[in-house]
Amino acid sequence: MTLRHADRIADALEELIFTGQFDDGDRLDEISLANHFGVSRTPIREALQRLVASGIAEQLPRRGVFVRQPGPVELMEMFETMAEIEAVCGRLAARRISEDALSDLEQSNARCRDAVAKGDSDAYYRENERFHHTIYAQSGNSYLASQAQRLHRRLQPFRRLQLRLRGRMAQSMAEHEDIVEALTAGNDERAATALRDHVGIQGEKFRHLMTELRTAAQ
Amino acid sequence: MTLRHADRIADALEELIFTGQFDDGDRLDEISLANHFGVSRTPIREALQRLVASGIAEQLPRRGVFVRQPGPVELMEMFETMAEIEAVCGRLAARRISEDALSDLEQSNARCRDAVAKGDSDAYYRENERFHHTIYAQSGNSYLASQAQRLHRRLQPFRRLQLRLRGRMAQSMAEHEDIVEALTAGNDERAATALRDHVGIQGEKFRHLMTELRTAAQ
DNA sequence: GTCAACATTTTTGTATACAATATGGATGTT
DNA sequence: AACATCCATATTGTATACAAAAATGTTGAC
Repeated sequence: MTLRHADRIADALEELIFTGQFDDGDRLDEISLANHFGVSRTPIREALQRLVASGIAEQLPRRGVFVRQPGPVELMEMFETMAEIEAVCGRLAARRISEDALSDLEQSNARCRDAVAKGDSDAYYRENERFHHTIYAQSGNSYLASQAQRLHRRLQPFRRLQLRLRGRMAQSMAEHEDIVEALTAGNDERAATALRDHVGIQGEKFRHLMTELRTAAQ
Repeated sequence: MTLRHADRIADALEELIFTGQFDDGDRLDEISLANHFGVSRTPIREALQRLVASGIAEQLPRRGVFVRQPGPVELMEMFETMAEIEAVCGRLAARRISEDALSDLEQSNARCRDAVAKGDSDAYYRENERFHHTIYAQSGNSYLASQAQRLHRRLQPFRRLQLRLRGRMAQSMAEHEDIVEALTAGNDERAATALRDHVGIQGEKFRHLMTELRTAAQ
């Protein structure tokens, strides 16, 4: 039970930024934040450093720290990168995955299917996380897995959004089954392609949502 | 001209750790470092935070910050990840690379050839950096490129080591030419494979060096 | 001699004080 | 009125002071 204020505050700020409480370019004022969290500037500054290190905010020397929400272009780049990294995980996992992990994946998929039937997008989301996390781990490369996890987490809020699109859950479901088939067969190229496409489609759907939002705003 | 002590110190510490001035598990004592750099603990702490964020050091709450040199296993994982990420960059670059960048690559290779002839490993190293950096950039995905650059930088000291192996520069040279050919032909799978193997061999050579060192030590 | 409980000392984490720099506005000039 | 200059203010960056927790050393019992 670590009672470090800096860590707690960093998590809280990250959450606030991810949930859109701050816009791109907003300055993260140390004094207001210190008052808000009831601490001094010191732990606030440490928390801000962490945000800067993880790319969520930007620091201009002697000017302050500003939130840096990714724009459409960077988001698409991040989705593309995620697709390629997942493909890599899949390629490696196809050759290294354990029997236990394979049945874990099948179990996750079964639970996903239930969630689709019930229209329970939260449950679907939870099992989906588990599914992907298992594949990362089964790449047999814990460094790669940690990087994948990191980007996955960064894209989490956006990934989640596109799941709300009509029919997307069922489609995603089918893609998952393709992936498991390829992994079971030990077909590395097919696993890579299936995962790349799966995440690539997520990016496409997300882009669609964004352009829709933009035209709606006009 | 940023005069932030914290930034300068973080860079200095990173350099010290990369050049092996600290062993794995060494505690980075705030007070000694403060005396060493002639500043107070505050900028030291900020610098340490940055090291922790980039994975060079580890923080145990209320215990301190400890340097974390990657062991053999993690190093091989990082090389494998680098190989796969470079492969991805190559695959994307094969479809997106500009004529200008292609001639840049050829020029880098020509300079590399000169360096090999002269046995100038520093010059070779410099042009090699340029070569890979160009490919990252030509992936057309600046997020991916920045991640590739980041890992490349992390592996830099180890990459450099294996270049000293007999005949390695000439071999690496030939691999570079394969890569340029594939990119010129726009053959994405071949470019990916060539880059994956190129970096994969670096990992192999490095592993060889390590086991040699270990047996020599016994 | 070993081990446990307590006191002392270090060290981390946080608060506050101070220094240095950037920002915004008032003032004066053209 | 537009613009430059200078000053007051606000904010960041650093130093120091204090609080809390861990590491260490000492003492005493068995």
